[in-house]
Amino acid sequence: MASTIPDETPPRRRSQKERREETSTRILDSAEKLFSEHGLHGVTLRDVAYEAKVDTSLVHYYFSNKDQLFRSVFTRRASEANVARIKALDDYLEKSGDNPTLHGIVDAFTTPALRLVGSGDPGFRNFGALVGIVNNTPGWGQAMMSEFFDDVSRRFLEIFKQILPGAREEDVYWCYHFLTGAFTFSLAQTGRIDKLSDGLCHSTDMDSIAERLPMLFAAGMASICEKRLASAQPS
Amino acid sequence: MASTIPDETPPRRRSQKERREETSTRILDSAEKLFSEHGLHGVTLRDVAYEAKVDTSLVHYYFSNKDQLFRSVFTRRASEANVARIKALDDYLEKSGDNPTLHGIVDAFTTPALRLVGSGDPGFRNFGALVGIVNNTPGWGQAMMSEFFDDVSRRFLEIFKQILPGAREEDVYWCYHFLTGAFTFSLAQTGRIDKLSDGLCHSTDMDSIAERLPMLFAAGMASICEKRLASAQPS
DNA sequence: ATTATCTATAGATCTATAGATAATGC
DNA sequence: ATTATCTATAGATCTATAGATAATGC
Repeated sequence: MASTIPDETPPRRRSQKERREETSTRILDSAEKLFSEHGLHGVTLRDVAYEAKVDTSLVHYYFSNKDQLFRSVFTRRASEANVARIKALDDYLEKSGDNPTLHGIVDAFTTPALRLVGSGDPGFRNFGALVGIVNNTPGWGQAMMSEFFDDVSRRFLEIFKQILPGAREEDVYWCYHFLTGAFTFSLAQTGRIDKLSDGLCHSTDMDSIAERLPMLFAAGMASICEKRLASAQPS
Repeated sequence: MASTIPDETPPRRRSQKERREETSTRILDSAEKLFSEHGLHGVTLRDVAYEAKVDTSLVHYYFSNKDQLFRSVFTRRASEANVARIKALDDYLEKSGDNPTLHGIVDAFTTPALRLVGSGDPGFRNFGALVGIVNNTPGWGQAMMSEFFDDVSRRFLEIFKQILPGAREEDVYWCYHFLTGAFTFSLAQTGRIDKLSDGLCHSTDMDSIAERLPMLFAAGMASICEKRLASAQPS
């Protein structure tokens, strides 16, 4: 059939810029997949090169070394996720005016990332798993969490404090601590709940998570912070 | 001084059984520490041998290979923790009689392990971090979580279902999912909350966690399961 | 003339084992 | 006679780089 087409487009080779972009993206995607399955040290550059169908030397050519590669993988998605989260927060604050709720803030905190991870894009799906690993890794993991998420975290923490006036600061921080634990574990999509529920729930089902997580934490955080508040009143 | 003591005890060498016990324990402790810091693949048997001050071949002599070593490390503490958790649950159920509360069950689920990790024993402290890593690792991590914690998990899940009659099963499973996320992240003691709170909170402070986690989840789980209950009533 | 990709390889690990040695056990 | 420990090393990676090659860019 193709041979009957008269003015066949020449098999124009892609420009260098395009090839650079395409190859480095393929390496990043492969690394993202493997890192999310086995962690930083569970993956060799040979694994990445093989998965990306390039030679190991090309991985060095584009990303210098393994640490840089990991950082590049992480940066790509973290930046996009942060933009979405800040936007969700700003939108919600504007929409809610004088009456922002705890539920609304927790929702702005969690839902944008959950939606990205659950969107069907395998890149973001893998990135979610990666966040679960990094957030539970001391040392370099924590350094990376700080570098990429401290700004957003502090922004949300300030809002939580404002919305819970009179609550003890420690209580707000601890609530945030639990929230991030449940949140990043949800992003990790480990499959554990699938097994325990005999297939009733799926850890990749971000809609179910987005629906329940804010509800649970809105009630739970209010309970902790208000109980403290109440016990402080009598004095 | 020592030379003045008349009947000096001879420098009796430890028996083979004692030396075996002592050396293998030192290897386990060293491995536990390093695995908790860098994960399974971030540690080499040479690292372990160096930390334990033995030759690499001794690690093989006692534990065959790296996987077996990791399993041995994990088993030692997991068994003890499980016993403590089941005992806490049984004790609570007996004590509470007809009126077990959500708070009481969540407390039995979390507090025993939190106490062990916070007890000051560096072995359990490291083990906590290890659980954080393993629970956020797919593949072999999940296999290990299943093997060591499925029995306890199912036991608690049944109680949660009983104590929340009429709640939708999915809601109970999702609550459990969030609970384990917050719980294992707390065990991991990553130091993130220390930084975000400028030193006000410490992620190694298991007492503060044990005090708040059950309260938050008791209120949060009730909120989700009862809201569902309420919306199901009209029909 | 520059850039993307490939070839070849150095040098540093890492796991694992075979076999020797020096104690303890009986 | 058995067991804990040490010596030595094989064989398999793994990271990283130097230098060649074959395209594109101008």
